[in-house]
Amino acid sequence: MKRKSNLTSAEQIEVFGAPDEDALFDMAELFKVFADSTRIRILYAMFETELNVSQICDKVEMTISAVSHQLRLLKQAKLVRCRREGRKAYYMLADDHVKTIIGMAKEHIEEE
Amino acid sequence: MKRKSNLTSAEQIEVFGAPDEDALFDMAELFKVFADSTRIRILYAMFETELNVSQICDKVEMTISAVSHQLRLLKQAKLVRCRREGRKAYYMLADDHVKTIIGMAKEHIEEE
DNA sequence: TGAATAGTTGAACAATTATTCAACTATGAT
DNA sequence: ATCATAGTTGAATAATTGTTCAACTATTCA
Repeated sequence: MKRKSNLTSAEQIEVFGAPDEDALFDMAELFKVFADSTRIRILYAMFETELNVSQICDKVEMTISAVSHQLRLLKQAKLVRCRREGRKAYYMLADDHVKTIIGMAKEHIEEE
Repeated sequence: MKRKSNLTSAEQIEVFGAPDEDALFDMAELFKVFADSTRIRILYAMFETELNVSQICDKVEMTISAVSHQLRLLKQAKLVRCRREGRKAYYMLADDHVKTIIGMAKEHIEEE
């Protein structure tokens, strides 16, 4: 895996507003999360309302295990949050960034 | 490579505004282009002004070949355009989507 | 024409990643 | 305690991808 830079903060000089290596790395990591159509489908499934894992599986037609693996990535990226209720785990979008970022992409691909 | 769906357009029924498989695939493809910190660096290099390939190489400290490969991907995704002048090829951002999409990501990672 | 500069392209290799499978934890009901 | 439900996790495999290298095209200059 490409690593974050190990420069000291003094060496991470910002020129012309270009982000430092760590920020570039984090941005790329965030985009990687969106860079898979099954994950985007999982996110869309939660657009209207929170869902538990089984409900998500039904919506996106994937195994529980596969969905659970992907939800972990989405949670790590802080794109979804999780609420436990008995044995069920309800997932929901963490904030509006998801919708905005996906919206931007949709706009770009729709322009011819 | 995961393929676009081969359903007929009649079968691609949109429910609840969720995009069809082809649109999801295209969005994921677009995000893949952003999902690499060297490509984001290349895009940032062009934020202020167009640059030829050698100038980009100097800015991002990569070989001509590596940069050229990445520029092809960026061009395919319609994120950059290319203008030839003699033996030099000047690359520039295709439109404002690049800045907007990167801006969204920057916002998300900066929020703790 | 030949040499130099600027960039592109295909093949190969290493690294990353998505899904499957099996084993596991946690909660609730009997 | 036992069983079923709900979900998580680690290992393994197959597929994808970023960089390098070498060979190539295209343009300019002498």
